[in-house]
Amino acid sequence: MIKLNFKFLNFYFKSFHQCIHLRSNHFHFANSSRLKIDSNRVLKELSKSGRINEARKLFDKMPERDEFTWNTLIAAYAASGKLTEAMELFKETPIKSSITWNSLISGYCQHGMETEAFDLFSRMQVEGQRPSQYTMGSILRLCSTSGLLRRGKQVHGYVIKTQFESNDYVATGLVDMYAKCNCISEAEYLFEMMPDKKNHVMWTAMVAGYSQNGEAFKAIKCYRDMVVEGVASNQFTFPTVLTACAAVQAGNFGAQVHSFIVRSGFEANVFVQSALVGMYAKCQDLDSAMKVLENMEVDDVVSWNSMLVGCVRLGCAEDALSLFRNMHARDMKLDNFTYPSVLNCFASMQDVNNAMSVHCLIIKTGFEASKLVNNALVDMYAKQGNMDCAFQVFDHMPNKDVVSWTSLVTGYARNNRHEEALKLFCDMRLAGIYPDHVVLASVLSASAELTVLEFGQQVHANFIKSGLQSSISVDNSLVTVYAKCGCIDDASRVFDSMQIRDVISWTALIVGYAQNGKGRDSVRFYDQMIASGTKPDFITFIGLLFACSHAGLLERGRWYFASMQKAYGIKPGPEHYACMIDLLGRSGKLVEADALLNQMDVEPDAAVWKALLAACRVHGNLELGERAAKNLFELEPTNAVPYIMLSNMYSAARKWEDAARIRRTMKSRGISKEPGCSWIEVTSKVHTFMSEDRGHPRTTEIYSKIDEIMVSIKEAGYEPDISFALHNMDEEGKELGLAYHSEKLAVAFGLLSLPPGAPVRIFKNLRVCGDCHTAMKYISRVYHRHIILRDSNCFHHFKEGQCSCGDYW
DNA sequence: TTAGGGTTAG
Repeated sequence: MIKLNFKFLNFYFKSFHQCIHLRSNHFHFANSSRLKIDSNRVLKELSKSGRINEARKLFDKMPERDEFTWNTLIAAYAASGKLTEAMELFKETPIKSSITWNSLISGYCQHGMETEAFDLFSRMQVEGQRPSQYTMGSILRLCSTSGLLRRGKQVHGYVIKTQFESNDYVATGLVDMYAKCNCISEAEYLFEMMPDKKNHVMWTAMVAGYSQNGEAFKAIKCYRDMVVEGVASNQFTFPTVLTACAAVQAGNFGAQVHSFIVRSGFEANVFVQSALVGMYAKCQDLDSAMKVLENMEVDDVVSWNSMLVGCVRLGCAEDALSLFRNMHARDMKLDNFTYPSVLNCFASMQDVNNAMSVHCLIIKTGFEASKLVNNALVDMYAKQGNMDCAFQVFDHMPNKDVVSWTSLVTGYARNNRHEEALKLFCDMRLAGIYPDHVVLASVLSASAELTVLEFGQQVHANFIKSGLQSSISVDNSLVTVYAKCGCIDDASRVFDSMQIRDVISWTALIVGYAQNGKGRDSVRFYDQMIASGTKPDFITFIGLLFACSHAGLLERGRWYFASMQKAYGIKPGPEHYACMIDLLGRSGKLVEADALLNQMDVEPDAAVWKALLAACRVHGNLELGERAAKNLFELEPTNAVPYIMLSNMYSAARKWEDAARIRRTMKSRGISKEPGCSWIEVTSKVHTFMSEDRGHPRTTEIYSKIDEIMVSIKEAGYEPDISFALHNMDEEGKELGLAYHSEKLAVAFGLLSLPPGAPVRIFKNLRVCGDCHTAMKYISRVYHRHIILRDSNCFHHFKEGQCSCGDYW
């Protein structure tokens, strides 16, 4: 096709030069208008093939120019984006027809220059030129590509006033404009209003409209209606409907469309072919996609990109890489869609070396400026755990969008740098970037990990104010954040408000209730989940078994544990065994717990041995406890907890020598106990306390409050349990040491600074000590306060002298 | 002059 054009061009060029030659040789040329027609044709061809400078030279040399000559060159300048030149020429044009105006307006529209386009549109009318269907078409196209809904609506009003409504071009432009501005019902209304005999362009615009508005099934139905109506499809229709098929994985229908394409003779069109590759790849039929790709005559980068995306999505990283190498070998012009796919591939493969090489290639080929590519780079480095590189790429980006920020926020969160994730989110807001549901879900998850309730609440408020549509990922994160912050009622409220729920929503709720000491509710919700037809997954069962163990539901736990493999084919992992051993251990069934541990077909991890050790401590089984502790010494050599637990067990059994030996071993191995630390959030500020801490500005008040608390709760029956005091000192000293444990300091501060009746929420890095646990129960009764203490294991809701954990933690 | 189409990350 291209070759033919060139031939055509050469022919006219020749005749043009011949003509000039003839004139310069003083031959009388009988028909000067013939010369003008020929020159106009050459001008047109030059313009069409983008040889604008040559077109200009010809234009300058032309002795006679007519309206067509001027319009053609204006249109050529305008189409190629040289709008200043187009405008200059426009000003010089002796006779300005509707075509002249349209040529210029069309250029401004094509290049998204809203102000200039609309300015000319009104000037044209002031100067007495009536806009034509082409003017309206161009203007509407500008509105649709730039998403100018308000302008579009104004134009719609103008269309009604000027009775252009029944014009096919204009009506199609309106349908397209509304569809592209996400007003699919308006587009649909106009489409339905059109007479029965709709042309194929309008049908295609409607199919595309549905497809682009996430209504793929409606798009497919619309396409079928079009076929039933007997309207022929063309090279524009097929890609549109194939994209809709890809969106909803309608591979069978897509294949039918494919055969229709073959029968209609459009299978050689590159747009159709690339859409076929994309459709098959997204429908997970990589073989068919590959077949189409192999049959293509040209190396079309879009089609190859589609294939690449298909491979990456299906996890065929090796295939994706070889495709990429092949593209490179074929000397194809890689674009800003190619790189993100291949970078994605390196992220999932954790391929650091190739990642660096491709990053170099990106710099060399000038794609460093592409936002799409940079966003993918940030994401890739973050997924590889290389936050420095991720930040560097991000930092150098001139135009960061919400995706760039999200990639980095999520990266920090994924690498357990939650505080930085939250800080970055605040920076993003300060930079004036509006959050969307992806970044909100991510930042809420980070808030949940940090259990920063007030921050989470602010993000929640932000989400409500944003007017964003509800999203399952945001709602799931909200359930998690409230549950993890001890606000199980709020978590439940979010869950109840959800229109659609998935296994993650149910699991978040089940885990939430279990962590908040309401295991029986977890079990109830699990039953509801099954009744609703949602299948549990690996994590659901961790939550469920955790719930059973904390609620002491031995038989149910056994039953669920058996059902996970039998009914749902989920092989128990160490996490599930840990819950089961905890459950058996709590119920005093140490022999059975030990037996279960021995029959595990996966390697027991630290959590499993910790569960066993905790059970041994409660039930005083030294022999099994020693075994559990020894395994823990190997698995977690720097963890002080098993040393302390074992030593305490020896002490409790009055084996002082053994207790001292363990302490000595711990010391000689350089292992020290992680200092206990509690914190409380008061008016958006986190106050942290260590044991016997005197660093807080209100220390004096806090210590007198503790003294007051101790007197009050002792009157109510509290007796300090000095077995939890580890220091080698006299009884009184031990009692005082106990009184100044970090969680007690935090609760004293909470009672001092929070409004009367407000719940006191305390967080502790370690498990709460037994004496503090008892004290908290008394405090909740004497001061009539709801005290929520989250320790490293679970939530303790203290209310009127009772704790939600049932005194087992 | 001439409406409608294929790749799209977190």
